[in-house]
Formats: sequence, C-alpha cells, structure tokens
Amino acid sequence: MNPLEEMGGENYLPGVSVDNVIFGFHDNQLKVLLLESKNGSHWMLPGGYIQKDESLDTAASRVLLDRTGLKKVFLQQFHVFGDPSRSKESLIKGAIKSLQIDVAKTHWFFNRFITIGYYALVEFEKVIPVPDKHSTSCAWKDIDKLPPLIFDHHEIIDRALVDMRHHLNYQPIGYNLLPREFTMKNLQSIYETILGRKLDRSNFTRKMLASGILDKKEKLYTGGAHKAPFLYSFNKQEYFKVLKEGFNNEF
Amino acid sequence: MNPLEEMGGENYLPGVSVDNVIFGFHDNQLKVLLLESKNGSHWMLPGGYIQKDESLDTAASRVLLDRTGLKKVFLQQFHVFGDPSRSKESLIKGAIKSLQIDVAKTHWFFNRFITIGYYALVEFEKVIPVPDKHSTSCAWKDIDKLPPLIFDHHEIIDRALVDMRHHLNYQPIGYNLLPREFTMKNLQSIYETILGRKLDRSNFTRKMLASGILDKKEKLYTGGAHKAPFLYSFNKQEYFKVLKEGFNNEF
DNA sequence: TCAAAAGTGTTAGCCATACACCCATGC
DNA sequence: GCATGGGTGTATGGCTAACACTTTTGA
Repeated sequence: MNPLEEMGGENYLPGVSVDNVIFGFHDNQLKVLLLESKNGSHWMLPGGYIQKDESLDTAASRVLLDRTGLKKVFLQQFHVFGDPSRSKESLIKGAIKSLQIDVAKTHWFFNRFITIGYYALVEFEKVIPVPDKHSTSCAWKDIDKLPPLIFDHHEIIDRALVDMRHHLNYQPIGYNLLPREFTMKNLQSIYETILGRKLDRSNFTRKMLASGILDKKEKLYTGGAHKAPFLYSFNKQEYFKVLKEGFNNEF
Repeated sequence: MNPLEEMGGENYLPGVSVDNVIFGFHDNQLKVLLLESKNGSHWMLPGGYIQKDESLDTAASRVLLDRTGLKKVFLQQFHVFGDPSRSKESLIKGAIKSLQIDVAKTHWFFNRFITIGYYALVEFEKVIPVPDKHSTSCAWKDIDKLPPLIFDHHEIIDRALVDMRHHLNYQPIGYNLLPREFTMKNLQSIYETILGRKLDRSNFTRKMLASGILDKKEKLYTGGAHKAPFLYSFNKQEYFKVLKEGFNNEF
C-alpha cells in the first residue's frame, strides 16, 4: 500500500498497511494484478489500511474483495516490509507526483509506514478489476514483464514468489488459481512459473496423479490444435486434506 | 512484547512491537528464553518497540542483545500477530496485575497492538539472561514444559516451531545453536525436537555428512558414560553456502 | 504427410527406510 | 558380562531424472 491514501481519521491503525500480491493465471502465464497511478508513470500493488477492530487477514480480504470482487480465496501472509528507507523522502515526493495528491491535505504521509505482505491466488476469469481512488486502471501484468512500480513493490512481488516457491514444498497449489476444469499442462505451467524452471512433463503428470488430489474427467479439452488433452479437476476433499497435513513435493 | 511498556513518547512506531522467540539448546533439550512477570503469575517473550529510524530486523536484534548480550546470531522474522482479540480488555487487565503497572501513567495501552514475531537460534552457554524492567527474572524453559504465558505468547511460540520446521527443508540449522564442537547426537536432538519425531540415527548421520557442512574432528567427546562419540564442527564456509543456496533436507 | 502436443513406457541411479551387526564403556 | 550408546554396513523399495516411443490432430 502506498501511504498516501487518506487515513479516515481514527478508524485505522496508524503506520501500518497491507499489500496484496494477487496472482492470476492466463494463457499459461502467471500474472499479477496492479493499479496504475494517476499520471501513468508508475504502478502499485492493491493495498489498504487496517480498521481498528478487524484482523490483519480480514483487512487483506477486504482489499482483495474491493479490487477483484472475490471472496474466499487463498490468501496468505508472507512477510512484513518495514525498512525505514522504504518511505524515503525522495520516494514519497515521486509518489505525490504519480498519484497527484494534495500535499496540503495530507501532511502525515511523511511518516514511516510498514506494510504486511499477503499473496493471493485467484481464478483469472472470475476477477473484475476495479481501480481504487488513487488509480486510473487496474490490470493484470505478466510476472516477467512488470512495469515500473512505486516504493518497494517490486521487492514485495519478488519476495512473494520466493516464499510461494518454498510453500510449494509442503502445500498443493492451483485451487483458486485454475478454473474448475483444466489440463495438466495448465497446472504444470503454474509450477514452472513459480519455480522458474522447466519440469519434465511425464514425471510431473505421474507425480500429480500419485498425490491423489486430482480427478481425471471423461471429457477432453477441445479448442486447441493438436491432440486433445484430458481435463482434470481438483478433488476438493483430498486437496484440503493435503493442504492441511502437508505433503512432500520436492521439486 | 506486551504493550504495557512505556513508549518513550515520540521515539517509537505506534501500535507495533517485535517479540523474539529465542531458542537455545541444552541437555539435548530445546529451550526458550522467557521473562517472568513481577507477581510471578505469568511469563512472556522478550519484546520491544521499534524506533522511528530503525529497521524491524534491527529492533529485534536490539531486543535480543538486551536480554542475552549476544550479537550476530540467526534471527528470522516469521509471522505477524495482529488479531484484535489479542489485546482484549480482560487480557490487558490481567497483564496490568501481573506486571504491576501504574494504570494512571499508561492509559494508552488499551489500544490495539500488533506484534512481529522473530525467532532466534542462540548458543545456550553464551547467553547471560537479563530481565527487563517489567520482569523479575529471565530464564530458559523447556519447549515442552512451558509455564503460563501472557496474551497470545504461547501461540507465537507454537507458530515459531511450525515455521522453523518448514525452514528445515531448505536451510541448515545448528550454527549459533550449538557450541563450536558437538556430537552428532546433539545435532540430531535439535532436529528431532523441532520436527517432533524420532529420526533414524544411522540415516541422520549419513545425510548430514553428505551435505558437506560438517567437519569431523580427531578428538572424541569424553565425559559421558559408554562409548566416546566423535566431535564435529560446522564448516562455516559450506554452511553459509548451503544456507544461501538452499538444500533439500526432506525429513 | 508432417510437426507439435499429449499420452505412455522404460531405465538407471539415487536416496530414504529399516534394520543388523559390531565396538567401547561403565556399572 | 551386560546394558547402553555409538559407529558402520546393507537390502529393499520408491522416487526422480532423462528420454524413447506412440497417438492424435490441424495445417
């Protein structure tokens, strides 16, 4: 969250925000939902403040709901960013320009801010991106072609990826990120993007099927060229059992 | 950190604290460093506030230094605890009693607090426990025999253990937690305590040696009954290489 | 018919697991 | 000498990595 939003007086915790790294998946590409600043020079993560009587998780959920229209998705706190230099004066002056904020009204934002990073995995097709009052647009960006970002938001996204990579070792992934039915290639692409390397197709399929979290459908995917692949869906019961108890997914 | 310490006016970030779960290892037992409240009814984690110009990590280091006299140890942020219920009025009233605080002087502590959890791994023998101004003693407690703790500090310790368990999968552990020379059983005990289960002695030895982070000493440990075990030390160069690059330690 | 995508099969090698066995030591 | 702690060896099964082969499809 950029610290330049109006605080609304006494309703929020001072000096703390949440920022969401919202991942979606489309065209076999991992994407992040970003907001564009008013003058178009920078982009930023969707973020917000924490109401005095709500939990951190609730605040992050609220931000997610406001920007995407989605509830009940996978949302996980991963790191707090609180280096004093993240609120350096030069950065803030840049942000004032980007966001076209009236400085006279908001003297408080030269104060230091810390932000709690959350990452969310959402179903691309279901998202209706909604800009907030400091942005002119809200859009998906390829994870490997990010535009210039304000403050330390690039670092936050990088860290989300690293932590998610570690979480892959003991958590399944893909539910909430893929539509109800998907191909094995879709799932493999997610893993490859997060891990940053190619995986063997044959071995990946075997491993995923062995974990028991997938149901194979009778139907085949049609629409693409070449041979029609099988469709799969997550076995919700098994998926959440594995999510809770952990599994060894050593890539 | 309990929110009852005096803030020192304008010098600290409002509403935020750090709490350290400081792990030590002695008698083949994992221990946590805790502070005893003034009336002896509760114990708490060493914690503190964040100065306006210091990083979160620096604040945690400062707290660690104040309570143990140690610098340059392994210290890692693992989770933020910010549920509104953690500052419930009933809890705070209990804390006022435990800590024998003058309520008139500190009206502000009915405010909500969030705390950033850090865990530290330190060498037991090197620690000189120092109470803070709200506590009468500072002492090591067995991880599986914890005394009553204030607020959500028990939850914070549990969470530190769980997260540390996950970190074991891609980080070596033991440096800073063991003296310069130690036996394989010492190291295995640490792993077993964190993982909460027994490991096969033979396989553990083989795996550790294969990772290359240990140097085998000529000397043998003497002092115990029965056969004298070998002594090992960490190969600092290899250790930090593995710490940085990660390894697959799948227990 | 051919290239690309997808399904299936196969092999070698590594590693975790679970033991077995032996050695050294103090009681 | 025997129980215990500690060092070493080994058989098994399972998994991974790498790659070959087949099938299907649209261009």
